[in-house]
Amino acid sequence: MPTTSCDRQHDVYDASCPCRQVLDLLANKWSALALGALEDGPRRFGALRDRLDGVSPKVLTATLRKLEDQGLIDRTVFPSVPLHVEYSLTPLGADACAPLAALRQWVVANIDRFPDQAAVARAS
Amino acid sequence: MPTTSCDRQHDVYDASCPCRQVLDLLANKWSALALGALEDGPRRFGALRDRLDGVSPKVLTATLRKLEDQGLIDRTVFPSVPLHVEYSLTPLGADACAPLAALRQWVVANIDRFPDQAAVARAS
DNA sequence: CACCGTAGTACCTTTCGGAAACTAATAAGC
DNA sequence: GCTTATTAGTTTCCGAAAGGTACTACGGTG
Repeated sequence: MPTTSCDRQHDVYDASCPCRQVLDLLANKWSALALGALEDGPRRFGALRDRLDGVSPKVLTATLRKLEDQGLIDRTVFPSVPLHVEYSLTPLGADACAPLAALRQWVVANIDRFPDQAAVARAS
Repeated sequence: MPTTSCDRQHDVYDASCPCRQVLDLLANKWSALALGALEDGPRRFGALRDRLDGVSPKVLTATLRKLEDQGLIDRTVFPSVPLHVEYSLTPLGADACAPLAALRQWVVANIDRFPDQAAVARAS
């Protein structure tokens, strides 16, 4: 467990600053996609699994748990039958969506400027 | 190797879209920090290692190679003595800095709204 | 020739991540 | 009453990737 005690002002470049942990959480493919998937309203586990094409249930669970622990999303259980669990953004999570959406949109808008991904993979 | 052939329009939510690989590269702690560290001019390997507090040389090398492969940074070797290697942003990399800087800055600006990191770690 | 600085690599351990199977709770159908 | 279906995961297994520490390569300097 790393120490998380940065005095002075906050700085993501300081390994011991809590900012670093938060950046590590948000600067992550699945976190960025999951938060984006919740932007227009709560969604259930299965809906998120479908939307986040390619994610395994194990990783999705882990991602959602981390986001919940950090106060970015809420997890609400409806004890109906069958069981029903809804994930939704907290105010903090909703605010975090802005920079993440910007990143996702930048990627889509600029994808044609990147080299062919198959060629990059071969070169390794 | 995943297939990287998404026809139709581009979408980061599609696992087979090249967007997904690019998002995976950019939505990464070390990539976000490394590109930010190059924002105000070229830097050498050692300078980056110092700036990216906590990064090991191996991980830094891997991160820089991936960014280079994707055309986000340039690697210039100066055959001076001792050897001198300079990393700098390409135009594409410079453009990518904007959303990444926004994300880093959002984290710093909102860090006080997050739960205490030590408490989160204990709860696991 | 030992030593320095720079930019990495080699080796090894640990963790992550993916696929598939399995669980729990309950209800509907036969 | 037994089987099947649904939802939301968990468990297990295993290969891939991340990560840390120590070492190497290179050429000059003292």
